[in-house]
Amino acid sequence: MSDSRGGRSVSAEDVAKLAGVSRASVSRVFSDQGNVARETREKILQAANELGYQVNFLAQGLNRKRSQLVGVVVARLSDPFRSSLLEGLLSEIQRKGYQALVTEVRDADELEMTIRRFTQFRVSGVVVTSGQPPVELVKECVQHNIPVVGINRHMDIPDVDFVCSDNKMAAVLVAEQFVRCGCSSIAWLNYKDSTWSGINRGEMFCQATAEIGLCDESDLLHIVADMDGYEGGRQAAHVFCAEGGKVDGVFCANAQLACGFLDGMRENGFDAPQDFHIIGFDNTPQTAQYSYRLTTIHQDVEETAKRVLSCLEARGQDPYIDQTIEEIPVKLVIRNTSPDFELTSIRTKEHAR
Amino acid sequence: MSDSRGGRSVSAEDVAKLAGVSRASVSRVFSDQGNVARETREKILQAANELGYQVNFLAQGLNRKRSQLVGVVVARLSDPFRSSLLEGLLSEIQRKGYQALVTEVRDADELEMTIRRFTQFRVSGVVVTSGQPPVELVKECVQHNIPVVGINRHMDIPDVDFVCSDNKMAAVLVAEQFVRCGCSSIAWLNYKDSTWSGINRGEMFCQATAEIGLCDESDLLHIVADMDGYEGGRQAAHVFCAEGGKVDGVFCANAQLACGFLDGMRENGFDAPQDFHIIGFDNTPQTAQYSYRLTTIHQDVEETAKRVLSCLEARGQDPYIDQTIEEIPVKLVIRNTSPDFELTSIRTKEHAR
DNA sequence: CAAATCACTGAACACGTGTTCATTTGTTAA
DNA sequence: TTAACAAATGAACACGTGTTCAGTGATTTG
Repeated sequence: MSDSRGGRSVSAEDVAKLAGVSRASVSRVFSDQGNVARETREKILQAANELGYQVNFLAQGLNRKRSQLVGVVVARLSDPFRSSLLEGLLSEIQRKGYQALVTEVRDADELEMTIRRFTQFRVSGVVVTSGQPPVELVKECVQHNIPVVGINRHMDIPDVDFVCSDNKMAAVLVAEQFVRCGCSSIAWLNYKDSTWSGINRGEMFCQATAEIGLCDESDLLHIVADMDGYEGGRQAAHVFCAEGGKVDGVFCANAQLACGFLDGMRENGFDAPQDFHIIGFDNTPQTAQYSYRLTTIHQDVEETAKRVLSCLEARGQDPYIDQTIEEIPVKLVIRNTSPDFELTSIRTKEHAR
Repeated sequence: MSDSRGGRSVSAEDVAKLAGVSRASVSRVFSDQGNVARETREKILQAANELGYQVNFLAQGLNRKRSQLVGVVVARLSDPFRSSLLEGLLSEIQRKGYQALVTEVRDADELEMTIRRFTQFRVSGVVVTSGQPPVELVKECVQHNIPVVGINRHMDIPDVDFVCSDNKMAAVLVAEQFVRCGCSSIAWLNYKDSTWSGINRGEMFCQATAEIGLCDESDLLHIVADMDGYEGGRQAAHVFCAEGGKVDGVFCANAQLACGFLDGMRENGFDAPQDFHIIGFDNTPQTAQYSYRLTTIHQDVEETAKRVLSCLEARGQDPYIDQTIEEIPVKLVIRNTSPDFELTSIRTKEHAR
């Protein structure tokens, strides 16, 4: 406050001078490097407090060759699940004492540029929530000892860890629910050119329904919306009805498609759970609302974020450990569009034929 | 690729050596400082390309006393408007060549710590999308020549600029719409302990309805939900109906409250626009969906983001310019819950498709 | 032809920190 | 009392960049 140095920021040098010690000791105090007498430590802390000293993270990072930044690549935050995932990541990143460097990315080129910029900041790690990490960039990261973690996809990129919701578990939970409810003609709803996780969820569901004996692989109806989102789902429902399609149970690649499909069916006179069952992916706030009460698969974003950061730190310690692929368990949240089967008074048989 | 230096990153020194020039010239090329012969520039660029050289932003920032980072303070990303605002900010920040340092904040203490950390990274600016920037911290920022911009609030903190949607304009647009539709008993819906912008919107609406002669200040009914969000709005509707309340036109502090209130009213047998009109704030994707078709006030996030960054850069150039308070115009998006008054008797054209 | 201007380049310093290494001080063991 | 030792401290270097300042050679001006 009484500091009349013209806008210049105080450095460890200033603190050392005021406390009457060497700058090295100041550094030792603020980097917890130990071996400094309690008396001098207190002198330093008081001087620092008086001057309002704070460590310059740029200089610190330059010296340590690593900043306390974590790069996060996101896309399409308008999707409520994506933003809740980011929320969880931010929270965990801060809890661990890092700072999040967030970039939104639209195509592969932007992703490449982004990761490159991350390395220029000497980040402690890179989290890719969307899109496929380009292999060559990753090699560059590995060379710089920068761990890379991908979310909701997994693939064979050496030295890159992946954390992914357990899509097989989700598929089994849904298939079992459909069996309990007596559904017999099953459909999978996704949109054209879906994401990796969307496709994977469909494949898993196909497997699960076959394994459980719900329907043959060839029996599983694939409904493909022209686009993602609420409107995509709604239009898919209209097309489906116009073609005279019938289903018992529909599983959707994400929550917005599910809401849209449900509304589209309602416009055509069909509602859940009376006329069919529908289950979505991503337990977004909207699915819980009165007008939907959608049964959904819940992804545990907190746990996902935790695993991501533990992967990051593990590989930060030793860059050459084996690739880890974590599958995060999911939950089936039962609501109105596919209720507990005891309560079900479903008229599926009529519609099935 | 053939670079077998043990993980060490290439520096300008290496490039200089390979190109056969001094390190200063390399720096000149990469900082566009001019005055370097085309021939040597090309030699340097080629050498840099060969080695995969990239500027170390930490060293650069340390030297320039300013990083190309912009700190962004967010809160409650689960609110879809908040996340779309962040999306707009990210996009603009990247377009201008900066990088976003994003922190989520819950209370005033966290906000203080966050801004402090921002200064430690020597950010080029701080954007506060939620909460009130603490006055003393701001002084510290000013001392460091770090511009601070607040969004969707404005107040008398010297040297801090604010960018805010034009709440008065919104209020007038809504009041006029209610007049056109012949509404006479008007209500304002907000939740307890709302944000600054929520309160301000209510005050402006109170003024506007009085000025336009829609209703006296004392006539404007204030409905106060116990909590924010969909569920808050829905419960407010139930309470309202239980108490036998009647309204023509309801204006809501945000979109989620509006959706919840509408659904709550539907549960009680009232629907819009037959029984009453309802207009929300924040043109979130959900409000456009079939089951709502909510007439709302649209905030221009792109324009907001642009203004924020221009404020940032202006004050970055000259820290002592006058405080600017920008009001961003809003639009009234007319949908089904308060349709164009000529069509009111007919069942909306969106519906007819 | 001498002088002056110009474009270009390299050496050296500053930015603020972490860390190593030698030195000093205080303490314990022989 | 001396030797050995642990703890604490300061001087110096490295991190990688931007920038100033002086210097070189080439070109223009008088």
